[in-house]
Formats: sequence, structure tokens, C-alpha cells
Amino acid sequence: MSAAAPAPRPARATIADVAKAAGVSKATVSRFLNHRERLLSPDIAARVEAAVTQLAYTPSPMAQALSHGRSRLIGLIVADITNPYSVAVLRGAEKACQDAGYLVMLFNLGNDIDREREAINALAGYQVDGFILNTLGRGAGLIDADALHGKPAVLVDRRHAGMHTDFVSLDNAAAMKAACGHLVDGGYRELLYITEPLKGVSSRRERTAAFGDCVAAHEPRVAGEVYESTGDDGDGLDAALRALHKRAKRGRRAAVLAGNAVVTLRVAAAMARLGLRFGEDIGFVGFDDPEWAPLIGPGLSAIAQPTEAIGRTAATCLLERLQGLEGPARQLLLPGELVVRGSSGGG
Amino acid sequence: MSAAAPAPRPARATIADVAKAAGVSKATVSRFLNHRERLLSPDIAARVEAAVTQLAYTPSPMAQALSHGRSRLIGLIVADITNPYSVAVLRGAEKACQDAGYLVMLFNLGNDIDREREAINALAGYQVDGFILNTLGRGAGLIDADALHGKPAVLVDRRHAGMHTDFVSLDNAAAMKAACGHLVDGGYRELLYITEPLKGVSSRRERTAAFGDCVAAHEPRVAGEVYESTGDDGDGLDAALRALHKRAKRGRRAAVLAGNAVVTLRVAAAMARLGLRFGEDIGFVGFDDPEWAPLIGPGLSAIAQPTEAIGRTAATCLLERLQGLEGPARQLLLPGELVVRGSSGGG
DNA sequence: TTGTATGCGTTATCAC
DNA sequence: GTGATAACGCATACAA
Repeated sequence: MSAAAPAPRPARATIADVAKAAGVSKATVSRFLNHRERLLSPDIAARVEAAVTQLAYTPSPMAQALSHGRSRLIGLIVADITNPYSVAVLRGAEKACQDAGYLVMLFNLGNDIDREREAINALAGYQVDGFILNTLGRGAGLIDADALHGKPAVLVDRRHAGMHTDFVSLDNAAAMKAACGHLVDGGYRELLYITEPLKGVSSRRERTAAFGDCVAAHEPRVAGEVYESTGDDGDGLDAALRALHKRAKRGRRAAVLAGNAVVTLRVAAAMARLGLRFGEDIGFVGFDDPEWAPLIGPGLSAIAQPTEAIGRTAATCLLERLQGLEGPARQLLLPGELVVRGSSGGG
Repeated sequence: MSAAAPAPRPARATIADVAKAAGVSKATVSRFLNHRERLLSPDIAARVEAAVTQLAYTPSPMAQALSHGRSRLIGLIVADITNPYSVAVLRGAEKACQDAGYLVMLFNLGNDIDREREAINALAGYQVDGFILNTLGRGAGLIDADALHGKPAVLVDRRHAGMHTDFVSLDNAAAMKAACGHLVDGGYRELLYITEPLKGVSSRRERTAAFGDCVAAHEPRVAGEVYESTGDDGDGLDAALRALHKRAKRGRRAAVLAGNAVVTLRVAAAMARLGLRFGEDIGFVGFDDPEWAPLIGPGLSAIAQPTEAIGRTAATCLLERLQGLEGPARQLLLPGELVVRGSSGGG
């Protein structure tokens, strides 16, 4: 039933078809489309317009890109599409781009940081007008300002050393301060911050530094510690939590802070393994507010990031640059929201 | 510090540059690149090769697309990028495409089913070589076989009426049978299947039908019911669960089956509201195996879909068609895996 | 105001 | 074997 393909598919109408149908030149059609504000002859315009709708003509973005240099394409590179944060950002950015008539080309590094440059080049090949980067900015394929082929870029969540481009992210310092303050106010005195290995990732370092500042501001009343957790080191994490719990039993209320959604899940799993109860045995506040936060135990307190707004803002930022906005690199820090649930309540 | 832009960016090398550098014609360079197997002159080949690496020449995919008609682009349209299922599929597909030298252009419908045709056209404008569709196949912008501009497509998870293209999905019937069988074996006699509104979505209908078949196969020992849950009707869901629980208290063990991840979350939230405990008060098995399944209550039993494999398979399918594979539309049904946890255990 | 001619970077069809 | 040359679909100087 694969059909004998008798219908000689009438191939998309080109500008030449429209020109012929309207009895004008290709240039006229092109002008009608691009510079309709000025240079118009009433009757000709009408003829062209008719032909355009008649033939359902749509310009070929590829030809336009080749000729005019603009593709109306935005390249979006994410370190790891598995990360819900990246997906949420993607979602916000994609919507903003679509609304502005741009399409998003996605390149997922799959956590292979050495492919960053490869990604840039692949995307640049398609003449993307700009980049949105949610990557590490490290590794062999490290990109510098001019690996970007002169195209504008905006960094999301993670800064790259030596790249002076617009930057959009959560206000990490403020968010961490809110979380710590909440715990201290709630009577917690032993704080453990668990993060993925810093590895020079700016957002992880900023949060860790902010944690240190918060603890320092309350010393010596409050004690704080940082633990770097990798995915394959469950034992280490368990030990850290057990040690924390031990201190809690000595009378000082203890709480753990998770540095992002991945760690939040990891900690939740570890506490389940250890039989520790949120809020009762140990307080718990996580970064990112996963959909399951309300369902687990007494509910998980968390710092919700405005992920979609971050994506939208990043896209908007980039689009403004594409429209010619000049000036120094901007930093847009969006506020997080502390959602209090049972895991950090009285206990 | 925006730089005085003194560096006259050396613009990407073109095939003409390579030709000049090697002292040959553009045609020769093009042949060297595309048809290297035959028609080669040893010395010339060497000169071209040198020039290519020297200038770090990379062909422009856009120009290639314009000229040769192929873009090495795959258009991926998803109904809703918020759905973790879609993301997982995306991930698998994107990886397979990248490995084959293709890039993925993503278009997210944001659940606006009327934009399906718009999406197709936008992507077709960029000369994508083929489509991967994870959409409803319904609504105003309904696409028929030849809205695809003659390009091959593969459907994922949801069939479209009247489209005879390759189709990749979970083996819904087998998965449902496994889940039901597991519950019946476990002594559950009152089964409630909760699904999102069928609305003609093929996967939902297939699962619902399979549920009906399973119940029928065990009648009259087992009784089954179906409830369609919308996002804004928490009360109805609560009532359905309460009714089920009432039957359970009359001595017949009852269990709920959730039709997908969204419903699974909805049901979990409802049971928390109602104070019902998985496994004890009511058995619970969900479709899709969310990351939090092990953490909630005694652990949530679930049918894990091989989402990444589904995405990979879809991409492979499409790439095969692009390589000229003929023949009737294929159906690839991948097996799910029942992961048993506490929620469907003894009670 | 409108038409003509040229270029964007490739591939393919011809001659040579 | 290799080199001109004409497309591909569009935008834009330039000429009219």
C-alpha cells in the first residue's frame, strides 16, 4: 500500500512561482515580504498578496539564512537533558523563542563536557543566530568568547570563566540565605550542606560559598559543614548523614541542605535506607522543588527555582541582543521561593 | 568593554577558499568530500586534504540542504515537553540522531494540539529530512500523510488515524496484562484503572482496552472499573478512591492502576489527602516508573517503560527510511518491565 | 517604484 | 580525472 506515487508532489511554491503568478519580478515579491512598510504600489501589492495566499507561499528559512545571513534559529546547548532543571529551562526558552518566531535547535552534551565545542560548531553550521548555554564551560572543548563565531550568547545557571556574555540564573546567595535563615529560626544548629562535586561549576560554588557565609553569620551558635557527594558513593553519604544524626541526638537539632534536585533525591534515598525521618530525626531542605516533594514523608521543604522564567528570560535576553541591543554583559538573578513543608518544621 | 571589534573575524572557510588554496576547482573539492571512493588523483587528493585541514574547512549544512536537498536535520515534535516520558524519548532519539550525524530540531506543542500542522510546516521549512512525532494526531491542525511534504515520519506512543508510518511504542497490552496479573495473583479482586481522558488518544485507549480484557479474563472472580481523571477534578478522584476503599473494607482487596506518570502522581497525592496507605489500605501499581517511586510509602510498584530505547528505536527507524529502506509501515512494540515494590505487596 | 543581475556555499551536469 | 557552470531559493545593490 506504499502507493505508486502518482501524485507529483507540487513542491513548495518558491518566490519565483509567486512572481510569475503575480506578473512581477522576484525582487518585487521579496520587497513586498520584507519591506512592506515603504516602497509599495497599491495594485502591485494587491496582486502579490493574492498570489502569495493563493499559492500558500512560505519563504524558505534556509535560503534566507544562506542569503541574508539570518536563520531565525537559536542554538540551545544543555549539559544534560536528563536534568529536570535543564528541561524546565528549555521549556521556557523554547516558548519565548517560538513566540518571537524563532526555532530552537537542541544539542544535548549528555554530560560529555568535551563535546561543548563540537556542539557550538554543529549549531553554528546551521547559522543559528545565537546561543543559549547551560553547560559547564569546562573540559577539552572549552569555548572561549570567539568560538561563538561572533554570535551572541547567554549563559544560564553556570558562568564560564572569561566569557563576558549575558547571564541568567537563580539568585543563589539570596536563596541560600533564606533557606539557612529558615532552618536557624526553626532551631536547627547543626547544618550539613550536601552538593555535587564543585569542580569549578559556578552555581555549585556560589551556593557553597553562600552556605559558608550564612553559617559564619550565625557562629558560634550554629555549626556548618559541607559534603561533596558523587553518584557512586552512597556509603560516604550514609556516613555523613549518620554522623549528623549522631550530633542531633546529643541535643543539637540538625538539618541537611541539598544543593540541587539530584542531590535532594540522593539524600531522600539515603535517609530512607538509614531509616531516618525528615523533620523528626533530621531537618531537610532541598534546592529545586520536585513534583514529589509534597508526597514524601511529612512533605519536603524546598527552594523552588523559577526555572521557566529563567529560560524565558534567557531567551528574551538573547533576542534583545539580536535586535541590536548593545552594552555590557548583563546579570539577571531571579529570586527563588522557599516552600516550607513538614521536613523543616518543628520537631 | 564591548571591544572595538578590531578583529575582522576570518569568516568560515568556504569550499572556494579550499579550492583556491589547493589550486583546484570547487568541483574537485566537492568530489573529494562526497565521492572520495572513486575518481581520485593521488597528488590532487593530497593537496585538497591538506587545504581542508589547513583551513579547518567544514561544509555548510545549510548550503548543502539548499543544493542537495538534504539537511541532516530531524524534526521532533512533542505534544508536551513537560511530560517526562517525552523528555526521555527525546533523549534517546537525540542521541541516536547525533551518533548518525543528524541534529534534532525540537518543536514543543505545549499541549496546543491545533499547532501540529504549524509545527510540521515550520520544520519542513528547514528541510528536515524526516519527522519523529509524539503528538495526539488530533485537533484543527491535524496532519495527514502528505502534510509531511513527502518526508518520512515515525510515530511514537500515539498512532494517528490514517497515517501509515512506522510506529514505536510500549507493548501496552502485554504491560497491562503483566500488571493486572500481578495484582490478581497478589489477591486483589477489585481493580480500578485510572486514566487521563481517552479523547481518542491511542495509547490511552489501548491500555484501557487491555485492562478490560484482563478483567474479563478473570471474571467473575475479579471486578474492574475505569475512571477518567482530569487535572482539575480532584474531588471526583477522591470519591472514586474512597468508593474503592469502601469495597476493600468489605473484604475484597482492592487496588488502583494508574495509566501514566501524571495520573500516578495525581493518585499518590489523592491518597495522601485521604490518608490511605499504599499496599495496606489499597494496592497501587502505576504506569511509568518515576524516580521517586522507591521513596514514597512502602515503595510504589510500577511498569517501567524503556523510554530511552523507544526514542532510540524511533530514530533508528527513521534513519533506516532515510537510507532508502522501503516496505510497509512497521510496528515496534517494546516490552515494559514490572517493578514490584511495597505498594502491591501483601496486605 | 520596479526589474535586472549577482551572490550566499554546495552539488551536479556537463564539457574538456 | 578535472574544470567551468548552472541550479537551489532568496535578498539586495544597481540600473531603469
